[in-house]
Amino acid sequence: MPELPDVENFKRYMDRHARNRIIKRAEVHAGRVLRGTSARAVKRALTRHKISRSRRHGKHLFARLGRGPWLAMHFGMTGYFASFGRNGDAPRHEQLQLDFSDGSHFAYVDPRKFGRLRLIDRPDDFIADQGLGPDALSRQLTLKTFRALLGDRRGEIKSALMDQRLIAGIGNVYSDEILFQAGVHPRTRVEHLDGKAIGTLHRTMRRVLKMAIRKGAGSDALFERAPRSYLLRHREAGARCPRCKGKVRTMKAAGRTAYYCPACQKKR
DNA sequence: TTCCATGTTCCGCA
DNA sequence: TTGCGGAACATGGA
Repeated sequence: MPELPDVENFKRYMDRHARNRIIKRAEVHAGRVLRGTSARAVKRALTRHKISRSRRHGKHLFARLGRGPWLAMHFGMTGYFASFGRNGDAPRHEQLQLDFSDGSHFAYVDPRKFGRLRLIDRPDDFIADQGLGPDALSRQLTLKTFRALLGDRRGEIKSALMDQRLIAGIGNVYSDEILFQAGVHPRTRVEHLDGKAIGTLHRTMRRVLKMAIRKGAGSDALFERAPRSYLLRHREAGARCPRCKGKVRTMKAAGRTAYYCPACQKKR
């Protein structure tokens, strides 16, 4: 689930439930999601500190701990946050839990453990080290930059949109949605896209991601609240295309299952 | 029981 | 060098 819109809403959730509150105690359950740091170091960095700032880049979320290091979080395929009160039970598959003095708790949960937690000095350095491209919703990703990025790229457009080194934040679901809304076939070669199509893709990318944030990406609410005209409400075998009522098809692209409408999305 | 899944990374091949 | 398919990772749900 966690692509850019989901992570943006996780950020807002964290800001609301955990930011600016002193962490009385921190528990690290599974070391498997830790990278380049120990459970002890994470506990020490969190305990008696508070999350002072937060920032998102693509699918990564960063939480600054007081004036110290940042906790860099990635949610893999199944990660999310959960906040619960004094009498609440910790969710299954909780990997990290923060306890606050009012008895409330905040947890990073990830059943499949593909998520990652690490301590870093500066998000900008981390982003550079990981080779991440500009955030898909950032100001820097102007049409001009978008065109330049795609300009020296070959291969299928769906792969390009999902390549975090090119643009950070888009995964399988939203690449499908963007291509559907833009009327572009997922197998279209990037080098075959004309200027007009690239402009449409850029505009559509921003619109789709913003809509998803607004409609509650990251929670089950999105499925009901997203417009019916969106493909993400019709991601199932044999579904009807919301635009032409033809059949939605699937195929393998970039190693994943792509949903698309062969009638509305023409290859060029 | 078997297959599939919203992500990333690594390996081998072209 | 770049692109691409497949496998691996861990777990739950259909």
